[in-house]
Amino acid sequence: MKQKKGSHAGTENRRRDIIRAALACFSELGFTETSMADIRQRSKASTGSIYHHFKGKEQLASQVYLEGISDYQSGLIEELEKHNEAEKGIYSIVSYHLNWIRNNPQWSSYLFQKRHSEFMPTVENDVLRLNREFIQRTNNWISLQIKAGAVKDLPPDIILSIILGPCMEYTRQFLSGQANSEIDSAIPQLSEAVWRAIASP
Amino acid sequence: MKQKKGSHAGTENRRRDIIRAALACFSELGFTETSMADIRQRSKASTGSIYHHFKGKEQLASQVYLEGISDYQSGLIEELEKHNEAEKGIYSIVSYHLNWIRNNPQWSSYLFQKRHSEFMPTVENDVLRLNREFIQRTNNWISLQIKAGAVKDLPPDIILSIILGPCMEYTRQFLSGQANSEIDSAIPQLSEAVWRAIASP
Amino acid sequence: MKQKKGSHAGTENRRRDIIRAALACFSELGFTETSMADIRQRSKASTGSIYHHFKGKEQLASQVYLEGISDYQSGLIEELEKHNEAEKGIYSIVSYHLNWIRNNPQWSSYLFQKRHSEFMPTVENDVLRLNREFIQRTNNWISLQIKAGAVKDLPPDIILSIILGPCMEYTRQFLSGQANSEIDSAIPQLSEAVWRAIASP
Amino acid sequence: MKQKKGSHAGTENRRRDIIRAALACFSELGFTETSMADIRQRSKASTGSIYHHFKGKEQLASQVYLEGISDYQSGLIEELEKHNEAEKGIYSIVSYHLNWIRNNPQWSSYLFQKRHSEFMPTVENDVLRLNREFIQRTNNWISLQIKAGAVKDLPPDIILSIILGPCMEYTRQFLSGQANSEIDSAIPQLSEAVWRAIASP
DNA sequence: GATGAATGAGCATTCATTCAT
DNA sequence: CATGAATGAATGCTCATTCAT
Repeated sequence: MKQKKGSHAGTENRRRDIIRAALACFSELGFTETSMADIRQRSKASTGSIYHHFKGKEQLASQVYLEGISDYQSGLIEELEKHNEAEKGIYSIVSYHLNWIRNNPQWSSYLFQKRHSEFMPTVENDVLRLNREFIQRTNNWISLQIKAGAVKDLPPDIILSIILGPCMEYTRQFLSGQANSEIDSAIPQLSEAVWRAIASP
Repeated sequence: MKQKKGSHAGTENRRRDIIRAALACFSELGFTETSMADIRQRSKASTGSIYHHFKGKEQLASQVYLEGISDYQSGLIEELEKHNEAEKGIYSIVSYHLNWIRNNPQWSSYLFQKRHSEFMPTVENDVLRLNREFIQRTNNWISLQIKAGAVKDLPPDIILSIILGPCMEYTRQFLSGQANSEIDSAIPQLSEAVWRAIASP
Repeated sequence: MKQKKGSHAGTENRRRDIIRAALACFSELGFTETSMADIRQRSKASTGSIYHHFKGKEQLASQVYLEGISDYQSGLIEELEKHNEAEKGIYSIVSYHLNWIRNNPQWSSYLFQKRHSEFMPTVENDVLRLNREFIQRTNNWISLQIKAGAVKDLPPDIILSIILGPCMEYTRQFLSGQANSEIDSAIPQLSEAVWRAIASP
Repeated sequence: MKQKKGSHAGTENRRRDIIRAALACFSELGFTETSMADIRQRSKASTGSIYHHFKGKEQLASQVYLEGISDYQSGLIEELEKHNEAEKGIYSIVSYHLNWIRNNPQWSSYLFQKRHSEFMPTVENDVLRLNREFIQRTNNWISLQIKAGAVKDLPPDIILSIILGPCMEYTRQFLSGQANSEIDSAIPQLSEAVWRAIASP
C-alpha cells in the first residue's frame, strides 16, 4: 500500500496501526460491540490521535472494510478474467475465495461473517463504487459464458446465488470452526458441484 | 399457541405482544441497535412488565430466536422426511425455505440476515438442543440418500454448503431487496441447480 | 409471642414467616441491600401477601427491629434490676449481652452490626418509646449506684460508653469472625475490666 | 498532597473535588443511599469525568475510605509510638481519636458510623494492607507493655475491645448528637477509665 | 387473605466525540 | 500531530409499590 502524500512515515504507520487494531476488534467483536476504547488500547494510540486520523467510528470502519474488500474483489476479478473457459473460471473463483479466507481469516470474519456492510449505509461512496464495478465485471464474464452456451441461461441473481452460495456457506462454517473438511479438499468438491449446477447440459 | 394456564389470557397476550414487538425491532435494527425503550414503545408494555416476563434483553432475544427457528426447522424437517426420493427431497427443502422467507420476512431477517445467533453464546440450551436435533435429522436423511446411491458421496459439511448455500445467498439478496427474480421462479431454478450439483451421475 | 386477635393461626404463621425471612435477609445483606424480592423468595409468600401484612419495606423492617430489640432490652433490664450490688450488676449486663449475641447471631447482626437504626428515623413510635424506657431504667440504676458511692460520678454518656463500648466492640469482632477469644472467657475479662473502669476507688 | 505529574493542576483538582463531594454525600447519606447523580451535582463534574477518574462507585468509595483511614491510622500510630509509658500511650490514643473525630466529622461519620467497610469486600488491597499493618503495630506496642508488666495480660481482641470500645461508643453518640459531654472533658474521663480497666494492679 | 402482573421513576454505567494544552 | 480530560445523552436494568382478579 502506498503512502498518502509524501509525508512522514511515522504518521502513516500510526494510521496502519489503528486500522489493524480496528480490524482485529471488529472481526472479534463485530462493529457495534467494539468500542473506540477497545481500538485505542489495541492500537496504543490516544483517543485524540484516532480522531485526528479518522472522522469517527463509522468512517474508520469503512476504511477497514474498503481495504479488505478491495483486496478481495480485485484479486478475484483479476483471477476470473484470466479464464475464458467457463469451468476454469468457476474453479478459479471458488479456489480464490477459499484460499483468501484461509489466508485472511480476520478480514474474512469481518467482511463475510460479521456482516459489517449492514452497518454502513451509503457512508462511503468508495464502497458503493467498488461493489458496483465488481458486480458489473462478474456479470459481464457470466453473460459472455451464457452467450457462448457454456453456462445455463439463468437470471444473474440466481447464477450468483448458485456460485457464491456454497462458498459463503462453507466460509461461515469454516470461520466458526464447524467445517470438518480441509480447504484443499473443499475447493475441488465445491467448484465441481457449482460447475455441475450451472453448466449447460 | 395454547395458554399456559386456564387463567389470565391477558398475561399470555402481553408476553406475545412483547415478543412481537421485539421481533419487529430486532429484524429492523438488529440486536444491539435495538434498545429496550424501542421494544417498550412498540409493545406498549412498561419497562417493569417486560422484565417481569423476560430476564433481560438477551433472554428476550433468545425467546424470539427460539420461536422463529423452531417453527422454521420443524417445518423443514417435517417436509423433508415426507420424501424418500432424493430429488423430491431437495426440491422440498428449497421450496420450503423460499416460501418460508416469503411468508415470514421479519423472522427471516432476524434469523438469517441479522445473524442473531452470533450474539447468543450458550445463552439458551434450548437453542443448542434444537440445532443439534435439526442437523442430525437432516444428516440422517442425506446419509440414506448417499447409501442408496442417489446422492454423491461428499462430506456432510460440503453437502450442506451445496444445498443451503444457494438458498441462503438468494435469501440475503431477497431480504435486502437486491433479488430480481421472483420466488416462484427461483424455487425450480435453485432446486434444479442444487440437484444437478449433488446428484449421483 | 401471643397472636394478634383470636384469629386464624395460618395468618399469624404467614406473618412470622415473613418476619423471619426479613430478619435473615437484613442480617445478611443489610436493609438497603435487601430487596422485597429477596424477602418474597425466602418467605415463599407472594408480593401481595407481604404488602397485605406490612405497609412497606420500612414498616416491615421496623417490626423486625422491634421484635429483636424488645427481647434484648427487656431481658437486659430484667437481669440488671435483679442486682443491687454494682459489681454484680455490671457482670450481669456484660454476661447477658454476650450470651444474647451468642444465642441470637442473626438478631445481633441486624441490631448491632448492620446498624438498622440509622435507616429508621422516627418511623415507629414503639421503637422510640422502647428506647426511651430502656435508657431511663438503665440510667436510674446507674444513678442509684453513683449516689450509693459504688460507681464513679461520671456523666451518663461517658458511663454508657465505658460499659457498653467494650461489649459492642467485642460484638463487632465476634460477628465478623475476628474474635479469637471464646465468649465464656470474654465475659469475666470484659466485665472485670469494665468494673475496674467505673468502680469508685 | 503533591500532584501526580508536573502538568495539569486542573486534573488533580478535579479528582480532589470529586473525592470531597463523594465524602460529603457518603457521610450524609451512606454509600448505598448516595447516587452518582448526587456526587455529580456536588462536585460539578460531568458523569463521564467521574468515570474517567474512578472506575465506578465502589472504587470511588474505596479511594475516599483509603484517604480517610490512612490519615487516621498513620496519625494514631505515630502518636502511640512516641510513648513508652503505658498510661501516656493510652491517653494519647484516646486523645488522638477524640480530637480526630472532632476535627474530621465527615470522615468520622463515613469511617465509623456509616460503616463503609462493610460494603467493601476485598475491593482494594490497599485497605487490607493498611489495616493489617495498623493492627500489627498496635498489637506490638501492647505486647511490649504486657511484657513490661504495665498492662494486664489479656488476649489482644479483649484488650482492643477495652481500649477502643469506649471511644467508639462515645464517637457514635457524638456523631449522632446524643453525647452531652464535651470532647475536652471526655478525653481524660475515658482515657482514665480505660487505663484503670487494663492497668496491671 | 392470596396472587402475581403491571408500573415507572431511578440508577450505575458506557461510549462516541470534542477540545484545550 | 499527540494527548487525555471532559462531556452528556443514552442504555439496560432494579425495585418498591399498586391493583385487578
